[in-house]
Amino acid sequence: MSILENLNEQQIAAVKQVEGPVIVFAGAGTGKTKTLTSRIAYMISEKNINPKNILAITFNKKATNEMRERISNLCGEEAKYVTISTIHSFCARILRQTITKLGYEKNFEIIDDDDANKLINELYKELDLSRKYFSPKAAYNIISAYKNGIGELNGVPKQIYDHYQKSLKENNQVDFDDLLVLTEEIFTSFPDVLEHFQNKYQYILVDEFQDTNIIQYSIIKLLALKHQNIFVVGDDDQSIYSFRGANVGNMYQFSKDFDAKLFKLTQNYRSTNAILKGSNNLISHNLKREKKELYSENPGSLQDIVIHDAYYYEDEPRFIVDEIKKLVRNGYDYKDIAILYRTNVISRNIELALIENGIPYVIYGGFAFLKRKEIKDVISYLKFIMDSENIFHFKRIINLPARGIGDKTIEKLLEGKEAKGLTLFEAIDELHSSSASSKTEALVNFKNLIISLKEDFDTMQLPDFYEHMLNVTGYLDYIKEQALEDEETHRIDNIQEFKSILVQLETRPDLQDLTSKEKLLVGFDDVILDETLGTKQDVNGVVLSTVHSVKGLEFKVVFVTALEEGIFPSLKNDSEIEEERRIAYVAFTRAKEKVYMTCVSRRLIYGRVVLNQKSRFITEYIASQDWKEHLEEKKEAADNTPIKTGDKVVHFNFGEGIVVSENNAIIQVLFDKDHSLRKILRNHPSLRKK
DNA sequence: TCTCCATGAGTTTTT
DNA sequence: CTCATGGAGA
Repeated sequence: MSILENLNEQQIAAVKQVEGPVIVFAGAGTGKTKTLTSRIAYMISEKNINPKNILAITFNKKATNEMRERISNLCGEEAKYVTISTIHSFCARILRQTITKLGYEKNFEIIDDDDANKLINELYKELDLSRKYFSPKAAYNIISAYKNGIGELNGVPKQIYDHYQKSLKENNQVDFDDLLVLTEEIFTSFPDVLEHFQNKYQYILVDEFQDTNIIQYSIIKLLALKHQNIFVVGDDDQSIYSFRGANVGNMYQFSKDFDAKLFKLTQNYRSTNAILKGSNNLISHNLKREKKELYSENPGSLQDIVIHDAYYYEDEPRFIVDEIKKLVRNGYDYKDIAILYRTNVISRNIELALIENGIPYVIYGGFAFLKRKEIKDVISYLKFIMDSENIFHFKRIINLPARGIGDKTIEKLLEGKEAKGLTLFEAIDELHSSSASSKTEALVNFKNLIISLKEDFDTMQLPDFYEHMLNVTGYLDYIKEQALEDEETHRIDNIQEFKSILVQLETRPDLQDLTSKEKLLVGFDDVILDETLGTKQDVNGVVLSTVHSVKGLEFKVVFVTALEEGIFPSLKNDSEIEEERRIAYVAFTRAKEKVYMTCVSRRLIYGRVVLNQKSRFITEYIASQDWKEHLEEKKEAADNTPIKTGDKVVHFNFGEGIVVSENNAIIQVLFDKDHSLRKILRNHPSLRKK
């Protein structure tokens, strides 16, 4: 029974409950994913359940990859027959088989939210709508929320929605939200289809259940209805995605919808008790939660919780850099350390300080590979070559590189095409013969270029064709030129990186018998729904990240920065403060050994220095008495040391201020009252530490 | 059609 | 401060 060997009693109980509905409330670091993967392995190895009947839903692609690896470590080969997927990928797969029932074509295209926004922008122009009350982006957000089961559609968003859906359907496109909406529609409108999938996926497991939204839960519920073998794991204290519809309520609703057995995992294997105690203190301020106190067998020490409450914004990065240097001297790797923040703007000063001090770092999250302009461009080229009636991609690439064809020319071309019912290429010829100009000439040249590329596409292997295409379209030269101007050579790297995706597609064993076109169509589904692509792994650097992006990860040392009212928590009403507190909870519980909290009372943000109060989360974290004593002790000890940069001081004449630099006996002090910067002797009698 | 300035807005993010 | 957007003018 090696599968159960390394599990505790709570975990084993959850693993063994294979039949029927089960919900597990699993606190941070309690082995949630371990329990889930062990359970799948147990089902296959011990209960002889066919892996093809098992469906595991994960939060994102990264979790998918990790889960598959962990299951195959436990039970080998069989792991690859388990369906492990994000809900979106899963729905995409269902729709590839069934979407014709809803009047879309089988080879529908999935568009991302940039493309969706672009389309809505065009609709605004077409409908001559004002952007004042609803910007196109705001309208898209409302539409997206609506599709995910939140809010109503009225007025402008409703009007846009109708046109938007019509346009998508006409172009045989679906957006990310449609993947869910249409799948639910299939399941509710076609009971026989639903039953087919219910029988296929008799055992369903959902990870990170606290971050599912209404429609996702609805789809999962429909699937599980017949066999009732549904296992969901989550932590209501770690629900941090409500801004995009995640509904913690699903966790409470689940027990009502299903007659579920409830398990709790509370033994934490990640952090020391010192860290957990503060985290428990903090999260206990949330009223809406399932109560659970995490504990650990590793006591840890209060010395491993450090609060750095500084006066001036420059002090925060300086402190962090100093501490990192100390940590590394004491044997920590850079990659053991994470610097977390509530919003991305906070990272800038810290990043600069790291660069200045030669500390290697990796920024998490950031801009997804596939959202990068150059990647979207080459995808559009490929898609347009495969389908030259696709106006959407035509518009994207026609003037990249500049061919002197602008909006007006395209408008005229498309008008002619519509009026006479021509294909795009026929319309180009028609326009050229009726009113020849340099622009129509360029259009004809472009048409001929694409026609010849279509022939090459059928005869060449994907990676070779890709190179060829980049050359003859002039796109590579265009990017190289841009890279030279803006010193953004990574664009060239990205384009090369995309080639490796094509190499993978070309060599994937399950796709060997397909044509290039079929390979690409399969590939695009995988690729477009996978944000992990193009990210470099295994760099030994300090991790810089928002709290959201480190969900599920752990680090030996964690710096939680900018813990200031207005930033973390960002200004919120009472109900939203609970989510902010959960975000803080997630941040603190990432740490295994050491937690640093930093805040400053004068922060530079958007080029302006603002006054910030210390975050309530610090106060809540250190709520217990021994804590406060520990911190006061530290303060006294610090006061006897000589005045140095970053210290708060009080001057007899000038009042309070902060030391911003030092040079032997002379220090420079920035004074609070009149914002003056003065040079003063370090041991001048009228100066003392605050 | 492109380029240059003024203006304004400014969480969190995956699919 | 920094980025995106829109309008004016070349």
